[in-house]
Amino acid sequence: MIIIDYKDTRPIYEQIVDKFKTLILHGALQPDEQMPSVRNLAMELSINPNTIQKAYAELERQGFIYTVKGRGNFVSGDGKLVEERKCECIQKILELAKEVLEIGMTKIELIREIEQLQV
Amino acid sequence: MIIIDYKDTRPIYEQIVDKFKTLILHGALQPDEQMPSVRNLAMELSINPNTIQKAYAELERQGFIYTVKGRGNFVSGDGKLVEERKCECIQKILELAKEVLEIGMTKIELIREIEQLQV
DNA sequence: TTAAGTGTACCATCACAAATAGTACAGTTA
DNA sequence: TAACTGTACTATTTGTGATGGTACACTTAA
Repeated sequence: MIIIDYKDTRPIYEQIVDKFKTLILHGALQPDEQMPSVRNLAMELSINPNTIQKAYAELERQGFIYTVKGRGNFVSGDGKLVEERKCECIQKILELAKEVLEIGMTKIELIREIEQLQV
Repeated sequence: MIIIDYKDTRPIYEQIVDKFKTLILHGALQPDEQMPSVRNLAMELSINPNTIQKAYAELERQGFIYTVKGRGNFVSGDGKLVEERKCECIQKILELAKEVLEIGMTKIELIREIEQLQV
């Protein structure tokens, strides 16, 4: 389910955060579904429980999961998440679009690229 | 010309690399124009020459500048640079676009955002 | 030829963050 | 009670960014 890429220069905990964010946003993990326990996931990935703990703390801070002491971590049911993620993405897209237009691409060309995108 | 942002979490040498890439791609630095010397720029920015050296080495690796021993570093005259950078940007844009479409945005909405972009 | 300016190549050191290792404690559930 | 959860803490290792300093080779201009 989660795969760590050791060639990736980003920290492991950050990769884990991103992976879960994607799974949650895509609905692969349903609201109130239980997350793997810190110890289990650490065993499965052969990394230290503290690294998972750090990833889960970050996911909770960002509102993707909530914690019940003694029971586990669960996926947040908050529908705002998708909307917020959309905003993030669009902002990044517009930044990159701005750059690419500044160095000579036309809006027409850029839009054509997006139109051809298969989803 | 170059400003270091100490609030930025990225390494200093990386900020310098990016700044010069932008200047070169936008034509603010012309092909074969001489770059500031390692020692001069280090003095100007009040940082260590080795940090500038690292930034210049990276710029050379990416083909943005070339080095003449004993004379200095110069902006590469290779016209492919802009084209390559465009490809990089578009690839990132398409990745983000894919994600945002997967979580419920429509192509129409996305394209409208780009159309409204002021450049 | 010499002096001053270039880039390059080291090495040692410090600072910081990521990650590991281990322990202990508190809450929940069967 | 036993076995599972999360949490908190400390110590340690590792890697990278950055600094400080030295030395060397090349180019240019006086």
